[in-house]
Amino acid sequence: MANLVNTLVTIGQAAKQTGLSAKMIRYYEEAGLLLKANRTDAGYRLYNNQQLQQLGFIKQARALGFSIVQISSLLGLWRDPNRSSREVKQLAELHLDEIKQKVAELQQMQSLLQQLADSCCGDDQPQCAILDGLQK
Amino acid sequence: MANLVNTLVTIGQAAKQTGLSAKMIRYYEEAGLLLKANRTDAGYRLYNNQQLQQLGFIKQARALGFSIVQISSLLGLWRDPNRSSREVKQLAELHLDEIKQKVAELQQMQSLLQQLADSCCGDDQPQCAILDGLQK
DNA sequence: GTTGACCTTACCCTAAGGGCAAGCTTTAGC
DNA sequence: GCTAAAGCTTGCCCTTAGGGTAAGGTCAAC
Repeated sequence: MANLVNTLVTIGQAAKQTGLSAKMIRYYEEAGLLLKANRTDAGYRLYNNQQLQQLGFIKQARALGFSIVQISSLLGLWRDPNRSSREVKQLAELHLDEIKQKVAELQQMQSLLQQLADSCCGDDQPQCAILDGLQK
Repeated sequence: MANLVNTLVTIGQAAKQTGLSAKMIRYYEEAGLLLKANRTDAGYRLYNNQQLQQLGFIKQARALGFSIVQISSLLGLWRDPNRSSREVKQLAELHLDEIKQKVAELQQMQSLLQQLADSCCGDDQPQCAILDGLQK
């Protein structure tokens, strides 16, 4: 028999199960990614399986570098049965371009800095090609 | 004849000459990278050639991705006649490692996201490999 | 003398949470 | 039943490197 009971867990359990922190989960709620969680009489947040799944989705999307705003859009499409995969792919490719640009910027920095470092003796003398390079 | 006059410029001129913004220059002063600038009687900041050179140094270092704290150390070494280029090179290589790690992280993201995007049809159908991939 | 450009400080805003404090609730042990 | 520990709540301040704006003082040109 499948487990038909929709188990409810507190935020600490949800954090453990998703690998997020409780703080992140509250933050995502406040940021509007999740609907307001149901509460116990004492005010404790409770999460069901579906909500845990959404948290997992958010975690994966964050791991791919999507911003909270972008994830909000992704979740909207995720929940929308009338979505087209074209819309999703567009979002993904926009983000992909952002990533590629950041990589290019960092590689440019890396290249310049490596050049400077390579031309610095790294000895006891004060003369330093890195400082000279920064001074130009 | 060399120009022996130590020309003084206001923050707007300094910004124009260095390519920084006035806001950045004030921020660097407040962050302790620069000594407090001299002021006119009216309270306007004044910069001499040496200070403009320091601002240029900061700009170059920022362009290479050094943080304000790191630049503070670099400036300390720059001003220290007893420095060893070894110290400078150490700082540079630490930063280089940070950059390399960020590049690696971004490339990992890029690779995963590219895979997902490639496997998404991007058509009118709701079925979407990207969303499926995020759901796991 | 007045207008426009320039300068000042001060305050709020960004992204994505981390850390801490004060206080309530639940659970476990005795 | 009592108590201590662990878990939960909200609220506040902190992070980076400045951007934006407001209210007000200053300087130069006309």
